Amino acid sequence: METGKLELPEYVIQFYLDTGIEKLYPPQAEAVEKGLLDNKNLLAAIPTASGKTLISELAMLKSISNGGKCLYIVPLRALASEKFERFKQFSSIGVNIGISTGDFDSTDEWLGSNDIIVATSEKADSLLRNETSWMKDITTIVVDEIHLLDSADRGPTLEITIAKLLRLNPNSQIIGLSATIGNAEEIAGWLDAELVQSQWRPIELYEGVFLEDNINFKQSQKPIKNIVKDTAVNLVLDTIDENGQCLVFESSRRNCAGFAKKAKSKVGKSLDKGLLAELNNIAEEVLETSDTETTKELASCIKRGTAFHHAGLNSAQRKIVEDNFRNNKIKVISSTPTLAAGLNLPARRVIVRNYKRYDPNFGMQPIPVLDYKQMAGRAGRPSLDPYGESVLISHTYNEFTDLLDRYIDAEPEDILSKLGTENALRTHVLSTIVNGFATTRQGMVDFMGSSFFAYQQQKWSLIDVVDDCIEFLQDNEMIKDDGERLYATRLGQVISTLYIDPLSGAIIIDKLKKADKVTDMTMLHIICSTPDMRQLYLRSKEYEKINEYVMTHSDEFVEVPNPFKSIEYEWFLGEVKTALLINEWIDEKTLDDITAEFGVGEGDINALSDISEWLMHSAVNLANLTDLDADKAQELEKRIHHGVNKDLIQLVSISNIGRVRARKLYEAGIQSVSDIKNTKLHILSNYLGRKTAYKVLEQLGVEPEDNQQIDEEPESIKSYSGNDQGQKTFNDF
DNA sequence: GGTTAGACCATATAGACAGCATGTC
DNA sequence: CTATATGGTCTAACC
Repeated sequence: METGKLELPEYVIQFYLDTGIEKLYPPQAEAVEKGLLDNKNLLAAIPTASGKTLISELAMLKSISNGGKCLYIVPLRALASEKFERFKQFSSIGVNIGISTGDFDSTDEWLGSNDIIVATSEKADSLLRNETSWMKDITTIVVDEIHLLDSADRGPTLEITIAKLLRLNPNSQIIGLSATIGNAEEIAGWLDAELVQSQWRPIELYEGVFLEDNINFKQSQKPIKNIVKDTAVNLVLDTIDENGQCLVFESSRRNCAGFAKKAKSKVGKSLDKGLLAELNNIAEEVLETSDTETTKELASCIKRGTAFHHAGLNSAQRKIVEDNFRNNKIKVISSTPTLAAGLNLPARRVIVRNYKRYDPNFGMQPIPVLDYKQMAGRAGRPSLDPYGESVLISHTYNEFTDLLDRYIDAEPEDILSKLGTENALRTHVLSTIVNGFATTRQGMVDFMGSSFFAYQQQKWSLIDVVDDCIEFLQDNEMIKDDGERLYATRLGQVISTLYIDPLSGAIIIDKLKKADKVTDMTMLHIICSTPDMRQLYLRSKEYEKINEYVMTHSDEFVEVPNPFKSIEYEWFLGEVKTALLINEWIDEKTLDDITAEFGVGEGDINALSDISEWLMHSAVNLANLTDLDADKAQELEKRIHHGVNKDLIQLVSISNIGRVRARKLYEAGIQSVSDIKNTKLHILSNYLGRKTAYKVLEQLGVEPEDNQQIDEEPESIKSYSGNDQGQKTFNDF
């Protein structure tokens, strides 16, 4: 099917012709034939890189040409940025794009002036909870990676958000984009959508299993030189020999770093001097991102052309690794599943070095077929590689045949809704009442009846769970029943818009009421004991230390469970460990020290401080609402945001002054905003550097009364503009 | 005497969304 | 209630 013949406005057609798209890929053509441009709902369950984004683009641009507005829902912030960048190219044909994620936002209402809004599923849910007016003007909804309905964590939010959007915009077109899955018909049925299902890829993918010096593909064998003991290293060297790059998937962070280190010397030897020199520069760049042990390891790997990638890295490091893999300088990335989903980072060869993953309940378990296919699908860069290869590694003949059966010849699993538990449903039952999607128990049952869960499984099994949720919300005075209808209390409304689990809200209020002496640790532990907090794993060695802390600080905890109830107590110690980490963060311990002491990465510290700040903010609101003392929480919210002690709160409120600079100034006796105003530029420069000092004084409205000339014109302070892309980077040094 | 391969044992286990109001070294 | 790859430490065999 030719682009020129599509039923689209001339300027849209011209846009695609100009970017070299003259013909549609077969799945795209099928989508058009099935009514993509006639406002028909559609589910495309097709492989990675087979042109899913374009399918959604055609529908969105068609819709916009008729005066419509589109919402594009993604599962990851990184993916939101990626799509936002892509869609921004439509500005040349007069289409405006907005992005909305938790860390990157403009005001909700302003967002509505755009034609396409890219948002994460939670953010879309949050926009609905805030009753953002333009949400009812949506004409096309795109749900990317809709197979995430299967996720116990986030699937329920996705299906409720879809259900609400469809309720609000009954005539809108919905387009689901999915990986290939077992029950695509079923999801299409739920969405009342036409189904496009295909295995077609623009670049051939060969899936093989390695055994005894050969990759065994369906049709052929490929011998691999046996150079070192680790077969994955041999596979990597072979790929580099053929001028390709490798993505190696591992099951743990330690293994990621381990493999990159193992492979680096041989890989380095096969690279030419020019490249090695460039890699040296990249390694230097990495060393500037921080000075943790992990950073040094990463830099030493990159020097030799390998790298590792996982969520323990900070975002600057991740970006360096991703960018330099894309530009073909780094030859190998060994990664956890971070890189399997979403992000566009293909490689000639994918090696699944580890197909088992640890589950605390079931021991080592083989990963789902769907996960494997997602990894394998990363192989082959369209128009750059002649083909893509994925390789599983087996050690025995039995394992070999098992892997063929289990993965190569297997169909991906069915997607199963996880909405049917109280934990999943609680928050959505509340928000549904708050926003008036349901005002009675029966209305709630009806609304939940439009979920994927109800479509797929027994509708009645949801009723009990809904009742449990309603009971919980009533007991905690988040909703009330006046005999005729259910309505939300002020508390319920606040909890819904804060976007915390009602259980978290209940825990915070309950513990705040019970606490008589509220210290930093009391507050920190309260938020760490909510289900919205991500707990740290307690290592065996740490048991004693944390236990000791609890014993000596027992009066700072609202309740300490009985140490003889070991499971409950160990869980409690995990909460305390998490609280201790945050405590060190706000005690200005260096990132280096915290990573070493707690065995976490910088990425984890960032994530934890982020969540804590959000929950502490929620605690402030909840305390105010229930006439409890919010001062401590208020102070801690600020401290967590900047990672500082109390005495620095004032200094750190100034732009360009963070925890490190503020401490330097404070030690030098410059301890408040007025102190800074009274400090001469050349003195301030000793602590902040000349450029920053200038910016700071300028910001405070002080004319730098210094006769020395500034070397260069100071940059104007960057301000956020709606089309600016950025990530929150307060720790990306 | 120094080196190295194999045996044994302890150990740790993926990722990431949300509020609010604008960012660090 | 469920497992296993990894890496450090030790030992024995080797040059």
